[in-house]
Amino acid sequence: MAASDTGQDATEATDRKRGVGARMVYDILRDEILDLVLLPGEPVDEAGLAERFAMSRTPVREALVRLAGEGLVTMLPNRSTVVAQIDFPNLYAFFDALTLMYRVTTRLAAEFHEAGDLALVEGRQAAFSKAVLAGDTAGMITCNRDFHVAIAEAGRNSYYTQLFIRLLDEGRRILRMYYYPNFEARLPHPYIVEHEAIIAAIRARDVTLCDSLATEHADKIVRQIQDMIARDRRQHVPL
Amino acid sequence: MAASDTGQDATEATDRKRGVGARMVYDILRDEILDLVLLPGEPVDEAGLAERFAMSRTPVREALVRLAGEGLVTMLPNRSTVVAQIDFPNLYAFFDALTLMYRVTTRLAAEFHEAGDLALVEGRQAAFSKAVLAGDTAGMITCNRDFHVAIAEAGRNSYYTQLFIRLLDEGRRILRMYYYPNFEARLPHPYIVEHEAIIAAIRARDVTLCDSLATEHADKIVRQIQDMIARDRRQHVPL
DNA sequence: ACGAAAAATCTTGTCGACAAACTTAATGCT
DNA sequence: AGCATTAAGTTTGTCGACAAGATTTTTCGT
Repeated sequence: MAASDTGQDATEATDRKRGVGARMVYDILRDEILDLVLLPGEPVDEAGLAERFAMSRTPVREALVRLAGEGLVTMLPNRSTVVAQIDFPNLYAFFDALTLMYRVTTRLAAEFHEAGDLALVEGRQAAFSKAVLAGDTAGMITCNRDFHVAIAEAGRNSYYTQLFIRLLDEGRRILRMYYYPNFEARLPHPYIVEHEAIIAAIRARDVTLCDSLATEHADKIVRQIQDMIARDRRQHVPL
Repeated sequence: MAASDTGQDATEATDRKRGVGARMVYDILRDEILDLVLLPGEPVDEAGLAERFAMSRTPVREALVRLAGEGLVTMLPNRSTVVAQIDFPNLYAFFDALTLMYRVTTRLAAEFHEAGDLALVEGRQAAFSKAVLAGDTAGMITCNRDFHVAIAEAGRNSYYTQLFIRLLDEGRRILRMYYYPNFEARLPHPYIVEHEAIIAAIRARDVTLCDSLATEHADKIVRQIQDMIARDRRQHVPL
């Protein structure tokens, strides 16, 4: 009976707890946007989502407002809401900010990490390694994110952490767009080694080393993304 | 007849245009929070605001959700919404991020400013000078903010600009809290000189000079805030 | 048949109402 | 009287409905 519905993810138990609706829609939509299930520019219909999640438009709208606040959707006044475009013309700004946040958060982690922080970081690193060895591309992207977020949180500066999270998630969208078609099994392994080096430098509280390791790490990732984009452009625009 | 109402700012013309309600509440509440008209921890009642602005609770709620997304209010689930507290224990993180954004935005402005950008910056500087000479403390705070935001926009990195705006506005709250009681007419003038030096360095595209000037400027402001807090603490907590 | 005006349709923004969860006041028990 | 329990009163979260604005389709004139 419950298996009869046609793939919608509206909870079968229609009575949700109060105050969970908006958060649920927010989380799911966020994931779908970052995983490119919802493509940039795609319209997001409030009534459709309301029906899909079996709730009123009010909590759906609240979720959209929050997503708009984070720049993940664009609400056109009196017109539709659309998934935010990836700002390719300004990718340089993205790479610049991403690199700086890699550096700053790693430095601060070396300075301010406390007992227990490194255990969490190492847990994230273990998950990342597992995803790499399993060849799980999507898992690699999110585990890498979680690894660096754990480092940022050890640095205890929420301003940096929040911006970093936003940048890493935006990067998730970009990677999702290019990584699947050009998968190379050889690539990920260096990241594992670099992550281990970063952990060691943080533990040694070596700020200078953390800075240079993070800079290298960031530059490598930026170069990889740029290569993927360039390769993709060569494929699509032969000229 | 219109003058009879008791100081409420609900528009007398009750028919607003569609789609303006939420934005209006958002702007006004934001200003009131940053100007400490609404004090940190103060509860924000949806029904009360709805009555005050002569509209339904729906647009009010949308404004509150957006403010919560920026961290200006805290929505306690199923309980009241309160104005966000100033995170005094982590002021160090605030100063660190503020200083870095001063540096980074000024550097990027030197690198990437285009024709017309400096005119806007100089306009903001003129407004700042005027506020200083008039002894208008509140105007100084906002004009200083606008000056540095114009520089950040000339740097053309919206990630930095957005974080910087958030930090400058959070600083506005802190300054509002301490600046009025300890006003000193002597203090502001050095800022005008420093601003002029920064403009010149940006125009000369001297990145290194911009970095050092911005660092000095930021350190001075940070020290000023710390002094004000320390002085205030001495007054209030005599030990 | 082509283009412009008008009508129909769709989507959003706002509203008033209701019920759940929390807060406060009142009641009862030891 | 003091504390736990219950009842009343707020305040929020969600709902269905309606109207303004935009989009699409239809109609009409040349």
